[in-house]
Amino acid sequence: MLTPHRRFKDAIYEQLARIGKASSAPKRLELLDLLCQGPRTVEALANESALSVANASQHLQVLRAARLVDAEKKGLYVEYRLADEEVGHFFVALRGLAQARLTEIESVRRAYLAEREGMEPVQADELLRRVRAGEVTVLDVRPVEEYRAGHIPGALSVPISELRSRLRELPKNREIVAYCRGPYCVMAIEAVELLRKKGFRAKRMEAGVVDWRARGWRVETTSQAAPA
Amino acid sequence: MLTPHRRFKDAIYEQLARIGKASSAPKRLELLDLLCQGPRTVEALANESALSVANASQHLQVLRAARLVDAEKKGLYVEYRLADEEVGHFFVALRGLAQARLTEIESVRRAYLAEREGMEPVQADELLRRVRAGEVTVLDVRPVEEYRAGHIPGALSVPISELRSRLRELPKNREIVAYCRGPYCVMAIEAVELLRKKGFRAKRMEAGVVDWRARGWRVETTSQAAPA
DNA sequence: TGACTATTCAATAATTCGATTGAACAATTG
DNA sequence: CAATTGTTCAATCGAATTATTGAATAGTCA
Repeated sequence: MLTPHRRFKDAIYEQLARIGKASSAPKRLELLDLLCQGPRTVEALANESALSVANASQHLQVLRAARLVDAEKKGLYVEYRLADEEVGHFFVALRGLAQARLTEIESVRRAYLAEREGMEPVQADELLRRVRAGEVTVLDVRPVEEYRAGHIPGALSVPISELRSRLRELPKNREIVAYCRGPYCVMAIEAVELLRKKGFRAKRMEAGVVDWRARGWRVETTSQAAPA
Repeated sequence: MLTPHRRFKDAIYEQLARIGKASSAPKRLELLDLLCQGPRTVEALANESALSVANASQHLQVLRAARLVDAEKKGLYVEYRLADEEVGHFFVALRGLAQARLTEIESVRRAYLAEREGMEPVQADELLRRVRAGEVTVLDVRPVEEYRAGHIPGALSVPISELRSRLRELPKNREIVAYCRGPYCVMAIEAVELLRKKGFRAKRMEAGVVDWRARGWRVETTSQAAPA
C-alpha cells in the first residue's frame, strides 16, 4: 500500500526537509548569517560564532550537504561562502517570519538592548527610501572585509573600532544613517550612540546588505586589490 | 566566559531555529503545503498526508508551537490553518530555494512525471502574465473547498474528479490554463492530459495560490454560504 | 625535505526526535 | 445519560543529532 504517488510526494518533501534540517540548528543559522555578510574562513567563522573549529567545520559541512554554502580552498585556508544569492533571500524570509510570529524575539531583544536603544522607532521603509535617494550620509560600520564583500551603494566604510578616531571625516549637519549586519547586530547601535554623544545627527538602519539584496536592489562591491 | 553579548546571540538564533526545526521534518512540510491551500481538519490532513491521526496531531502541535499554524475548534472538528500569510511566503521561499539548489528535486520529478509531461516547458513568467491579463480561461482543478478558501481571480472551479463530465462548459477555441496546488501536485497535469485528448488547447501552470499570493497579487475567496 | 598549519575525520556519549500504540479527554448525538 | 466521534496525551523504542576529543590529512612555507 505504497502508491507511486505517495513515493513521489515523500521524495519531494524529503528534499525540502533538507533545507529545513540545515536550518534547524541555532549555530548553523548563526554561521549562515555571518556568511550573508561575505565569505569567511572556518577559523574566522568559528571565532565569531563561539564554536570550536572542529565543530564549526562539522556544521559547515551540514550546510554544504544541503547546498546552502560552497567551500573553496584559498591558499592555506578554506573559504566558505553562500552558494547563491537565493540563500540570503531565504535567510531573510526565515528571519522575517521569526520576527513576525515569535514574540519571544522582541522580548529577547528588548531585554538586551533595553534602555540603550532609546532610539525612537524609525519608519524602516521611509528610512530605506532616503538612503536609496542619497538624502543622507550612509555609514557601514562592519569590518572592512565585509564592506568590501558588498555594501550599500554610496556607503562609507567606517568600522566601529575606528569610528572614534575618524569622526572628523563625518558631516556635522547632514544626517547620518549607520547600518551593520542586520537587526540583531549591535555595531550600528553603538555607532549611533557614540555619534549622538558627539553631536552628530545619527539614526540606525536595521536592514543589512542581505535585506538590501533581497529587495532586488543593487549592492556595491570593492574588488580586492591584490598587492604585488 | 559567557558574555551578555553571547547570551543574546544564542537566544536570538535559538528563536530563529524554532522555525527551522519546525520545517525540518518532511511530513510537517507536507502538512504546511496542504494548509497553504486552505484550512483543514486533523483528519483531513492525516488522510492526505498518509499519517495516522495521532501522528498528524503531533506534528501539527509542533507547527503550532513554532507559531506557524493556528487551531480552532469548529463543532466536532479542530480546524487548522496557517497562522499568517507570511508563513505561506516562507514556504514558497523554502520550496524555491530547494528547487534552485537541490538538483535531486528535478530528478525525482522527472522520474515520476517522466514522459507523461511531454508538455513543453512553458515560460512561467509569460504564462503568469497572460493569466493575470485574462487572456486565457483559467481552471482551478483542486477540490471545491480549496477553491473557496482562495483562488486566482477569474478562475473556474472544476475539480479534477468532475472534469470529464463538465467538459462542455469549457471553450474549444480559447486557450485553457489549469493549475492546482503547486509544482509538485499532479492534478493539473492530469487535467491538461485529458483536455488535450479531448481536443482542447490546454497548458499547465505550475504556480498555485501560495505563489500567487507571495507575489503580492490579489486572491479571490468565496464566502461559504451557510445553509439554513 | 621537514616542520607547521588549517581543516576534516572518527569515535564517543548525551540529547533530541519521530513513529507507534493505547488510553484519556471533550464535545456531540441518539 | 450513554454511546459515538474527533482529537490529544503519555509512554516507549529506535534512529538521528550534537558537542567533544584526539588523531589524520593535505596543503604551505622555510
